[in-house]
Amino acid sequence: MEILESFSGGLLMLDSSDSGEFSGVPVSPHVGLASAVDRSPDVRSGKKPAPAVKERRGCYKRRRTIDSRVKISSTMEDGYAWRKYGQKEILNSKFPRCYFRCTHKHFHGCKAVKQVQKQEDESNMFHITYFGHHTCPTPGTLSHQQVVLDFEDSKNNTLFSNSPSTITNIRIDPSVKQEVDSKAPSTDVSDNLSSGNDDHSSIRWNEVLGADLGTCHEGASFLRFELEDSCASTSSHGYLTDFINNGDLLNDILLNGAFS
DNA sequence: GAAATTTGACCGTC
DNA sequence: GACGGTCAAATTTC
Repeated sequence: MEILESFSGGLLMLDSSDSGEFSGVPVSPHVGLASAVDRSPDVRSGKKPAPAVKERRGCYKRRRTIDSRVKISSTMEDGYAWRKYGQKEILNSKFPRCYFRCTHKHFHGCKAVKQVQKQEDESNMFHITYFGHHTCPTPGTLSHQQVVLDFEDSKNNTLFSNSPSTITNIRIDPSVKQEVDSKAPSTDVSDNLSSGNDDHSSIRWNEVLGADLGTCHEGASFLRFELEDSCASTSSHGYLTDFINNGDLLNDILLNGAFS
């Protein structure tokens, strides 16, 4: 029974430490884990006791390249809020490697992590490796517009496909929607657009400033766009996901600079 | 004063 | 023991 209790206690502690928390209190008081109690913070005073031996701090396991996604980009920006937690000189590399984790790690338990290293060549490109997935609610800051497009034909994953698909649904977070012009002229695309509150109003973006392609956490592709409101002289950006099947729409954005 | 960054130390893997 | 990844105190920025 003691052995079983010891095992279950240990598993419980491993489980809690995996989620970033460690109570330091063994399940059973008689399983001989007094050292764990000794190292736990003094709850009453709020101060850590001076460790007799150097305190173990966390997990330092090397990351596996499996389950990682690599992206080469001219910018470190990707729409998410990252917090730098380390920088390291890497052997045989001119530039240091920077370590980032999601800013919302503590709020939403988001485990997304990325490593950024400048390319050795003169291209000024960054080699970005992503680990884990974002579990925080929204990419980027909450004030930015988020647009998600769903397409009927989502089977064919050919970029710039000649076979147009139809936008069947567009969801825009009403709280961050920047501009919806219900009087804007309708087009083939906008005919099939509807806003988040189902008023079927079309969306007009005055000017698309720029766009770049990437991959979101579930393997689907996304288009990052920047918008400028010529009336208000403000700009914002957002994402179009699952657009990859819709070559006509993408061409519209990239070639004409705008769409309704 | 809170949040973000820097940087030396610590720790696990090879 | 070297190396890469992480921690956390000190420092900087807003």
